[in-house]
Amino acid sequence: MNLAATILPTTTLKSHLVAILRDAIISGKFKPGDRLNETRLAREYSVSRIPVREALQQLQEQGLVMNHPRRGMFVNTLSEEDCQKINGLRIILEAEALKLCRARLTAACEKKLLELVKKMERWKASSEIDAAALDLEFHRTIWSNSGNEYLEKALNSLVPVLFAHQALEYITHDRLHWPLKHHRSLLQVVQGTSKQTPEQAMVTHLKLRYTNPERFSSLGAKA
Amino acid sequence: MNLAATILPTTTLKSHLVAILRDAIISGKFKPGDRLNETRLAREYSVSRIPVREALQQLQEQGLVMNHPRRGMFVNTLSEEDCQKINGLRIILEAEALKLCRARLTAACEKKLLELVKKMERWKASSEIDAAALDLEFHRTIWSNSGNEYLEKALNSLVPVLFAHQALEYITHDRLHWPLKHHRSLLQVVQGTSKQTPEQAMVTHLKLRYTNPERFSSLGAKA
DNA sequence: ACGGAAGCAACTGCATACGGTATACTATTC
DNA sequence: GAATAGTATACCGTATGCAGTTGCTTCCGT
Repeated sequence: MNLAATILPTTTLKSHLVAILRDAIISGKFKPGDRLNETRLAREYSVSRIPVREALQQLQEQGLVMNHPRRGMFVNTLSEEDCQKINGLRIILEAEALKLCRARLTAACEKKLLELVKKMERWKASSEIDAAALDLEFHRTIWSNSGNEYLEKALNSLVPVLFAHQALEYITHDRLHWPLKHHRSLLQVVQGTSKQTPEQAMVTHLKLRYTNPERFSSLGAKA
Repeated sequence: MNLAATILPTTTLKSHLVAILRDAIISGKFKPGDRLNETRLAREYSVSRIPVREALQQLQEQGLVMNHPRRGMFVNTLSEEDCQKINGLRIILEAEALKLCRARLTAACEKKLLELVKKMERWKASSEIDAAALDLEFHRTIWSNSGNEYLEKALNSLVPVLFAHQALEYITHDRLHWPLKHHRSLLQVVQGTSKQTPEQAMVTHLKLRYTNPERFSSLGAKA
């Protein structure tokens, strides 16, 4: 794949590599623990090591890869506790996003969310990877309609790594199916037609896949 | 300043440059809007452009500098609205940190916070820069004792830029003094002896310097 | 056969070099 | 005199090259 020939001259190779590598990790093409060899990636995309290197460093800031100094970059491996801690934060941040989105809901936003919900409810479990992408898109739509780009950024550097981790899990244990069909309740929160508080809705939502997602948040028992 | 000669061989030039440049920005040595010339910085620290470049990119991820593609890096300039949006997030994240810190408070942590509070209350407004550093250290202590490193990281990539912005403001209008003497109420929240909720305490705390800090959060009027 | 040390291969971190783009300046024309 | 086109310069983005470190393999000693 020759990248240099395809991109527009005004954009940088690095930014394209960030997008490409990011998707590769989230979709499970690179699995947690995998080593990301700079030279090999540079050859693969027909660029030099510098843009690859810088792209990997950007992904490191986003929590998708880890750097062992002078050893190399590895796709981040999350412990059970890491997932819990991320989810603890995710509850309060996504709850905030839900509230803000609800407060400034536009017709266009509601329409898009509804379409995504319907698409998910119709889903015939063919590819878990695409299911993850669809799921993430739904959540991202809410974040970006919160009107607070710093909140959006915080969630974007926190949550995707969870999807990367999970996509793999659902691929290896191919009996399981990605629980797509429970997003309507979040839509109802945004629409203001839900009886649950945004926090409750998020806890419920995360409980579909995690046990005690609120354990490391102030909603948990310890607080 | 020759950096290569001073650092340990096991650490990287980049990581040191991140720390150096970060402090320079927060302390106001580089002012918002300033251009950060890679070549000049490289000469100044007797290194090549690559580690300087990579350090700047890391600071970009942390929100301290902005990149204009093919133009260069500039110290981030925050609009009034940006400050508001950051503070909106900061309220809920720091409130969460306060709750978690309260739930797992150790004697060592309480001791350190108390010392910082006393130090701040004794402060004879000599240097606003050091005042900012002291203020930030107090907050960071709370974050790091929340027990959730992802929360800590989120706050660390969100809040310092506010201090950078403010330090300058207090230097230029040198009549004003950094409001250091109001941190005891936050300590009381951590100790569980406050009548305020953590959210209320944070709003009160931020109101010392900002008008309507809760405007862009779900605590504001719109939500 | 097993443990340890020395040598080797590979890869990252950093330095230098080059090409292209954006901005600034100058000259020319209206 | 002002505005625009052309030129020049400086700086970023990227390529290539080198050196130090890390981890592994192999060989020797026990």
